[in-house]
Amino acid sequence: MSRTRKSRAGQRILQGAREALAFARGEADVSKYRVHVPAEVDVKKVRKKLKLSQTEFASRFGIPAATLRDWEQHRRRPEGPARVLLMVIDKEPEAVIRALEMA
Amino acid sequence: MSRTRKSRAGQRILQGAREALAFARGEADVSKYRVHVPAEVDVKKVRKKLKLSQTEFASRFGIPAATLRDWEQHRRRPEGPARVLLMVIDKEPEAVIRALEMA
DNA sequence: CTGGTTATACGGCATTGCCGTATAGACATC
DNA sequence: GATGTCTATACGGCAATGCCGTATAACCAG
Repeated sequence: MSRTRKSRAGQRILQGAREALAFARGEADVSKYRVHVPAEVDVKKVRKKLKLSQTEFASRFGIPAATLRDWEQHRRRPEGPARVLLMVIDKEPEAVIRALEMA
Repeated sequence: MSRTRKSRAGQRILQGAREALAFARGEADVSKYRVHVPAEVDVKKVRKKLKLSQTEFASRFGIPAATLRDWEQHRRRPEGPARVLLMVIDKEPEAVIRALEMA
């Protein structure tokens, strides 16, 4: 963030900072440009919304069935990047399919 | 797939199978409905294509900076779901941002 | 009752996700 | 030159996940 636009610095939106002191300077701000990754995602809900079985859902979105299972059974929780993916699948499933069918 | 379209049963497309023998039957087939998740993804390339610093990239797409670092430094490899996300970011970055800014 | 499909429940292990921090270039400014 | 800022590389470290398998339950159809 120095080369890219950014502007409006004076907004104590802190966040992103995490890494180090950054916010110790009062600047706060930093990275994360208004991105919100929920701590939890109702995977089963996302899947059912698309009316797909676990196997189908997994296949269509390139997620291993075993992993999907663990998520839905609350045996494991999708980590950061996985949660982001689930958000995208929830909002724009075709975008994901498009990105994958090219390859 | 019994509730969902699919029909044409006689098409060794069965799919989902993977789990067990399924292909031990000669059916081969294989699940994945035409989805291709590359085993490797050039994360740095995806990021640079968008001209973002690691911190910015991470922030914009809801990925922890530390995780992004590990990927680019080849210290860790993005797992399945993460690779899918990277594919989407590569092909349709705005879709990801859109999905996250709603929240 | 038998078969097919979907989903839940675990055992298990290698590997990752994510946090921190230290160090090294590049630049710009004083 | 010295200094401050931004960006990126390099690790130590641990809890927890990802993903594989398989066994079992619950349905529904023939």
